Amino acid sequence: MKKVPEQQEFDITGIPAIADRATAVPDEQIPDAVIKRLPRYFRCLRELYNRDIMKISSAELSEITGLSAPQLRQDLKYFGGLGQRGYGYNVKKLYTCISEYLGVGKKYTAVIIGAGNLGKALSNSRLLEQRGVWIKGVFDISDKVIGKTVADNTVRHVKEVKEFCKNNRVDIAVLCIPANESTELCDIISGTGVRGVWNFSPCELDEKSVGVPVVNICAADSLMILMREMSEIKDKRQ
Amino acid sequence: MKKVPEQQEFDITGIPAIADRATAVPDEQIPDAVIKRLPRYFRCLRELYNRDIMKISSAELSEITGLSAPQLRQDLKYFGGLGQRGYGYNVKKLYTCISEYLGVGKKYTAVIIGAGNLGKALSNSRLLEQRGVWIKGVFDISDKVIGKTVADNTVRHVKEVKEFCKNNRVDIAVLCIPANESTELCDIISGTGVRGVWNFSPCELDEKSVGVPVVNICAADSLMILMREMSEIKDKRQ
DNA sequence: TAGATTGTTAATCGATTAACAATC
DNA sequence: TAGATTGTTAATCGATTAACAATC
Repeated sequence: MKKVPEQQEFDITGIPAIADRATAVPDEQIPDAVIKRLPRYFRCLRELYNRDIMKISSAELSEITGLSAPQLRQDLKYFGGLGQRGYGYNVKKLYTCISEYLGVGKKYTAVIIGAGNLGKALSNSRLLEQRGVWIKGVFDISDKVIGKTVADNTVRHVKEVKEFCKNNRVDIAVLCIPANESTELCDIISGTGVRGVWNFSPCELDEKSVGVPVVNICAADSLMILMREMSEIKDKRQ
Repeated sequence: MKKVPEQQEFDITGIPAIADRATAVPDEQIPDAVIKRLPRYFRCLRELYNRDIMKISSAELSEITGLSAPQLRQDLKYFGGLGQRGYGYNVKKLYTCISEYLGVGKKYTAVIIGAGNLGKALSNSRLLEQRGVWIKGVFDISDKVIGKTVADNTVRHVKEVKEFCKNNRVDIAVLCIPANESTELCDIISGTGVRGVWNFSPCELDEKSVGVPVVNICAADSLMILMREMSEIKDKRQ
């Protein structure tokens, strides 16, 4: 069984401690389009913060992010008062504000459901850990993987997942299973205390039907969009 | 060395042969927002087609896709004439039309750059193959994996990737490398005939700077958006 | 014919861009 | 003070929704 990591060891997000944080939290409802851009700001600002850059103008940040300067100013005004006319934005304050708003730095627990290529890759990668998410269990339906070890977790049978989520305060279910099993899995985990679904399967799940927030991420769809864009361009080779 | 698969073996997309296809190809420029929804339509229509369902109304398709019926009709009109008033849409025609527009069924070649967790998972999964993409090579920079076999491909040193792309008519570069190496890799592969970049690294690449179409897909960003949505909801457990 | 359902037009809504006054 | 740069307002653009006439 995996040991509970020390709090310190777990904190590799590099976000300044609470005491250093700007207190500004947006009161106004932030539009969806803006929220989708926040992780991008987050990454760029973290980079700047790590390089000890203290201030940045909207023009400079525009250069880095690839977004227009006016758009950027419109977006950042939701975290009001972090810019200063004639000067620019305070990198640290902006970074911590956006981090806080996104919920980075909070601690979450998760189960990976489906120990195929993707489930294994996610379990082994540090991606979740880097965002404060601790993988508490890995589940699958196939005897071929049940009992095997994936990133310090013994793969359990998916029929145990309901009880496991109930007993282990699991926050997030990561779905790495075929599309046709995803809705059933959502039914199974509902009412267990799971508060979010990260769905990698090629099917649309939505908060309305699942009951908790869902984010869908579908590699196959993204590949098709690339193929579409490529077909606009002619192959120059003979 | 991997053998060239037979044409037949390669065709597992299940798309009707050209002869059966609707000829309608949109002449009008399709808006971006619509294109982003096309893979979703594609998946739903394929499901219907495979279940031998011949026609569907916008109301029914709305039910399945989770999109509104008026929106759906607006979207589908770009593939004009596939609906019939009082009847609905011809599933097969619509499916083949959208498939064709997306470029599904075409044959592509790709290299996977970065043989970490994700690169390996993509190499081993059938995802690319199912979309007509044949992985011709896998590359990495680490001696730990170079020479090892990943899904029938011997991992090569990334310094060979430029020549490899030139000599093997590679269409797509799949980037599974750290963010800071991605732009450099794009420089390396430019001018080799690569016509598209599928970027899994947490950095924004765009067609303007890379020179060919790019689609970014960032799991870390998607996770942060889930975390954001979760923090709107209160934890009901005590 | 009557019912069903698309295609299309108009209305609404939201997001982006432009411009400039406020102010550091 | 003068230059720089934000914050804000207005204008534009695009996407979604509503409504209904056209027509199968």
